[in-house]
Amino acid sequence: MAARSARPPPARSRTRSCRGPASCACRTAASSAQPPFPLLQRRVHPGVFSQRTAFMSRYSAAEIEQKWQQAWDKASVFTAKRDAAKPKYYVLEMFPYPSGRIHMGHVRNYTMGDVIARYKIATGHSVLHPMGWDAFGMPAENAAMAIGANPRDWTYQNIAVMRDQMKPLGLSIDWSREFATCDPEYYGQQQALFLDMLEAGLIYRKNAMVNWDPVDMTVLANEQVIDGKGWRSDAPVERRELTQWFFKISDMADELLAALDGLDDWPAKVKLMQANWIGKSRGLQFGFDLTAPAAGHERIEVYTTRPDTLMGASFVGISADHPLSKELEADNPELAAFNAQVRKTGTSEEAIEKAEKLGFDTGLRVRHPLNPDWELPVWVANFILMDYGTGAIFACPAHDQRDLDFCRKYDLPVIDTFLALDDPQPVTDEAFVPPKTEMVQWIDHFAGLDKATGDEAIDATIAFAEQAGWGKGVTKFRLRDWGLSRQRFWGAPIPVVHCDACGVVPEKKENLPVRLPDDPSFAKPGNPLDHHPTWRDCACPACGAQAKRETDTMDTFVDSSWYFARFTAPDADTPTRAEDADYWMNVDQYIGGIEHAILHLLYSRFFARAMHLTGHLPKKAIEPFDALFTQGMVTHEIYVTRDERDRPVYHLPEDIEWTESGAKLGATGEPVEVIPSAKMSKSKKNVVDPVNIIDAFGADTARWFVLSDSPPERDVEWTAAGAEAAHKFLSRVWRMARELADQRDAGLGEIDRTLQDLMDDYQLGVNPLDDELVRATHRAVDDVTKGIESFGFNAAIAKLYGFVNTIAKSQASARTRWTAMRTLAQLMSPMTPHLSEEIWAILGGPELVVRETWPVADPAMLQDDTVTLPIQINGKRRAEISVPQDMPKSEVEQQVLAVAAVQKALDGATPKKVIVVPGRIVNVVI
RNA sequence: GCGGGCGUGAUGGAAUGGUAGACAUAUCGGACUUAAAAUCCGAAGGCCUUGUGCCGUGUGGGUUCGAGUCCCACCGCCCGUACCA
Repeated sequence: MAARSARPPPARSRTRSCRGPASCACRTAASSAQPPFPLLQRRVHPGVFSQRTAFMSRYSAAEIEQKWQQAWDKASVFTAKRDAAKPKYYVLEMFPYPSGRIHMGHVRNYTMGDVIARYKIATGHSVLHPMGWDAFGMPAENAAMAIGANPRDWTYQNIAVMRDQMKPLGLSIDWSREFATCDPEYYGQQQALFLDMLEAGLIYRKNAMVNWDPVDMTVLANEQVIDGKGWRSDAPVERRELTQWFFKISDMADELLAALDGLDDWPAKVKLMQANWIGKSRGLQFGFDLTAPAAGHERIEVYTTRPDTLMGASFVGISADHPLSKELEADNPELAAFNAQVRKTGTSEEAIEKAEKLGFDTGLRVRHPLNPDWELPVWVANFILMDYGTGAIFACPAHDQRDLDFCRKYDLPVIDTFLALDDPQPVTDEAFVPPKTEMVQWIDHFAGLDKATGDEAIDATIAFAEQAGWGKGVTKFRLRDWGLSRQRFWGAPIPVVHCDACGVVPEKKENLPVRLPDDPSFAKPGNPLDHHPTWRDCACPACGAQAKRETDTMDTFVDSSWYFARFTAPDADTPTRAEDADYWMNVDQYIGGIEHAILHLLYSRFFARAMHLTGHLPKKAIEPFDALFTQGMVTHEIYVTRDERDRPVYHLPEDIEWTESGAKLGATGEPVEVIPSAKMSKSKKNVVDPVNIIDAFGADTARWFVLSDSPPERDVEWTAAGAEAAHKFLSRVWRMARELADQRDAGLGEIDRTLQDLMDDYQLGVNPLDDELVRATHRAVDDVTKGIESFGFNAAIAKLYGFVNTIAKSQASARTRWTAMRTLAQLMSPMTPHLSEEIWAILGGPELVVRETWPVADPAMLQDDTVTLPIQINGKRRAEISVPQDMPKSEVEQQVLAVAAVQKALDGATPKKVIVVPGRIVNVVI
């Protein structure tokens, strides 16, 4: 779901660059005489972090991480089990597309989920944290065409590589539940869902437009249409009509809209985007009578959301694909040519809306419904979609910018219907489009309005039209039915059969899965299922006669619309198993990219409802994701040089060298232009391979870094310096633990009580130096807990930096420092689980830290006795005052007024107002 | 085009409407060292008239005792736009 490149993984470079000072050893001695430190032996250039750092710190991530991953495996700590005694928690990250290699975006996404999962384990939950592969899709077919790979082999090889790359991250995933959507066991159950939904009336067939490449004779995806041309053939695409399968998602439009209100833990922006996408509108449907019948049509039905502007109608516009337009083409070669031109725009809304607005006057005339003497022209226009409303509109140029531009271009009349109250100017070049809540002055309104808002006018107009009998108030949705047919090979076959006698017949469930053939040929363009010699041939499930299989496969959005449900029982021989779905659903926390805000999430919401209707999910699961978090991307700056024709040539970060005069190409010394950060992409080569980072620094460093610098919902910029800093910090923590343990070995003695006991029984006032650290420990527990629970990972990490500095400087007793350090190990364990286990073990912690109960802060330890209040005079900070935490407002006010700076500012006068915000601030208004 | 979001020091960023710049990076200074690295300690938004001074959160307005935060407009960038995943 996340990645998209179809290219095979690039060969990894073995050279790395150094961004450190020019004196760094890696610059002067490429082949050092010193034997490299074992950790760095593999491929890492020493400049990434100094050999000596590693030597002196002795923090060996490679050793530590492997050791603890084996310990977790042995103890099966991440195997999800139904446990009636514990509350369950289902955390899910959007599963990846197996593009070939993991990237930093994956690391960030899965690390966030892992922090939540590990925290929930520590707080006593039975956690389900699964992983799978969104494995169908076009890249595998593109690879098949480009390099002759078999899509299935290509995909499973990629999965194997990516799984191997992911495991060293130490994620708390229950790998026993792993599946790929291209597994016949998975798509077979998806075919069963299809049959149930077909029977329930949730699926039907109708005609719809596709992008057709007339040279390659194949259907193109929108992204394969570049500037209106096919990406391989370069031929102008045509819109072509095909019979396709559809989910009736529009039947649920109102319900999907209303239910957004209940999604309290979803980002407001996502709910708003979905609401706008569903696009509920109330409007008027009515007809314009043609002055004379044409091509069997007597009137044109239009739908408008602004019926109140009917007196401003300038023309009636119809889509090029409107039945009337199509029928007129036969006798009107000019119109046919115009329509053919319109159909050369791709099917994407973006392409249609951005295209220059074009029109064609059909010569037909219609009568205005309010005045039979008023005739309006009928135009065909390229911006009117047959899919929305009735495929016909009336244009009101005075109050719609697009209509105005069109009318100015074709010299059509512009008639004002209302004017602004404060500036009643007629429209010239800019349409007057006030919010529908704004009061405006109406001009000669047929329903008798004078001053009214747009909303009031719309209501009045619909009532007027209904009473007069020429129109009807209608609620429409922008949301269209979900077309699931794809004319492609690498997808789940749609399990129906076409029989000459019986028509379209569903396959029998016992014949599922309808498997893809193992031997597709991509020699010819188009769908290999169409020209496979035998695959299509089958017996009709109804009459047994010779019949043909459907060759369309399912949209890959179908695969990703129910995988979360399948994870609850991946081995079930039905799509779901009731007791597992009941226990594990819903997903408590879903994490993924904002790019899925609309389609994937809306389709999943629809699917959950459809699965409930067909008996595959409980009622409570119709909103499958209780909480949603959308994380930002991982970016990196871009390095570019120019070729002899001034075209950009991109370079990998590891090929860049830094000198005082700027960035240079390591191999040639050619100066490199540095472009600000953008999303990591292979085409721009601004990618850092997580595998290299893990090899150099360890998984904990990579995890710590992607969580630390930026708030998780925002983009994070990967920098070599940041990664080094993260590693330095983890080394420091490791060293501190080691030193503390050495003190114990020197005679401090074992600490056998649990951490919580130590924290609970501490009495303040025993030793001021201990007090300070004990308070800091409780504050760290509180800060980090709140940080994790609110997805403030970067803030939690900042607090941990502060806590480590406090421990390092503390003069408290060894025993209190010991407690602080063990608490630190726990608090860091969701982010850096391997290092935390190691520290826990060094400091004599029992069992595994992953099995420890999360520490709880004592509220009493979080209170400070006195607080420093800043004093503002007229909103500007002028002084401060230190007062007891619980001092009453009135007393604070008295003390503030006595402060010299305040006295001076007042100069004998009485303040107008004194605002005391307890524990926060005081503002004196003069 | 339309819908949604984001914009804070040199850099990543912090800040329930309440001391803008926490924490980190880079930089500079000090300790340690024959030296360097590492490590440890410290400085640091800008400006000037060095004052419990002025300015400062993309730009311009507004609400408020008080705005990075809320509202409006504009600029720039990012995501989506129904067959990329």
